[in-house]
Amino acid sequence: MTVKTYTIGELAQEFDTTTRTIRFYEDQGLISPKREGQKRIYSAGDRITIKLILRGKRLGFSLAESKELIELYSHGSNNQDQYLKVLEKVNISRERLLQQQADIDMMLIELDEHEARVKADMKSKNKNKS
Amino acid sequence: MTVKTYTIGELAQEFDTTTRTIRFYEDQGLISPKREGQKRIYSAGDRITIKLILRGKRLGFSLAESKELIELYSHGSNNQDQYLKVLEKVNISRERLLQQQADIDMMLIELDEHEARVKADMKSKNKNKS
DNA sequence: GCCATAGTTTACGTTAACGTAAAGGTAATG
DNA sequence: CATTACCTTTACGTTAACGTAAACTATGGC
Repeated sequence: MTVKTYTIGELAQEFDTTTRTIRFYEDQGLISPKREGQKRIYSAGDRITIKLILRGKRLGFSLAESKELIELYSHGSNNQDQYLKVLEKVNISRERLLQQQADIDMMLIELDEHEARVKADMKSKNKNKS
Repeated sequence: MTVKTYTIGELAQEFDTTTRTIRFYEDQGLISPKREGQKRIYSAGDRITIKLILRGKRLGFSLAESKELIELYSHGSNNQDQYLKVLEKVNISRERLLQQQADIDMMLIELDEHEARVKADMKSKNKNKS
């Protein structure tokens, strides 16, 4: 069975982005699609990489940061030294994400509070209309 | 009792940012500190606003987005029309945050998985050293 | 009186992450 | 066979969010 591949247009549509953006990620060394003549052919792996990049983007990760993470996942650590560095990077990423979780939790609470305030306000105004 | 105030340097230190950044936020209309002669004097409210901006920044919010949220909180809705818009904005923000929560959850799982993989790898290598 | 420290304004510089336009190749379709 | 739909490369443009430098003011300590 031949492996599933994608054109740049398909991926741009699927992820609601532009072909320019996808080519830019290639420029920055994040993906390296095969070629079929001139045309870029994206593998399932390329597709996943793009997905990771865009997810990182939603969390405010720069391309450089996403690249680091992706490379972290693809390169197994060879020696003890590399191994420790990998674990350290994992921990740094984790702490950042935990901080973001805390930030989100607070923002969600504040949104709820504000919504309740505004709704209560509206009710008391409607009373005075009688 | 006189109300607690802050200098720009104090706030920059507290939030681990620069005075340039704080002045920039003023430029963009996010804060409007009082003046004492030439010097900017920040109130407790100004300080909170800066805190909100920086929290938003950690989550990838642009200054314009943080500004919208902050204004959302400070302007109570006057009429029915405004009221509905406020609720809509609250919902949009909430959904974004929920998406980010989901993204973070997945990334944390992947980090754990990778860490486990790398650790297992290291163990099997150490076995072969005997 | 001088120096260090912290504040001020003005203004040009920088980086990331694409947008946009121009000019062209290729393949299916009416 | 001409049009339409995608693809390509090249290259200049744009925006956000500050950085950095220069030149000046105010203040407390020695």
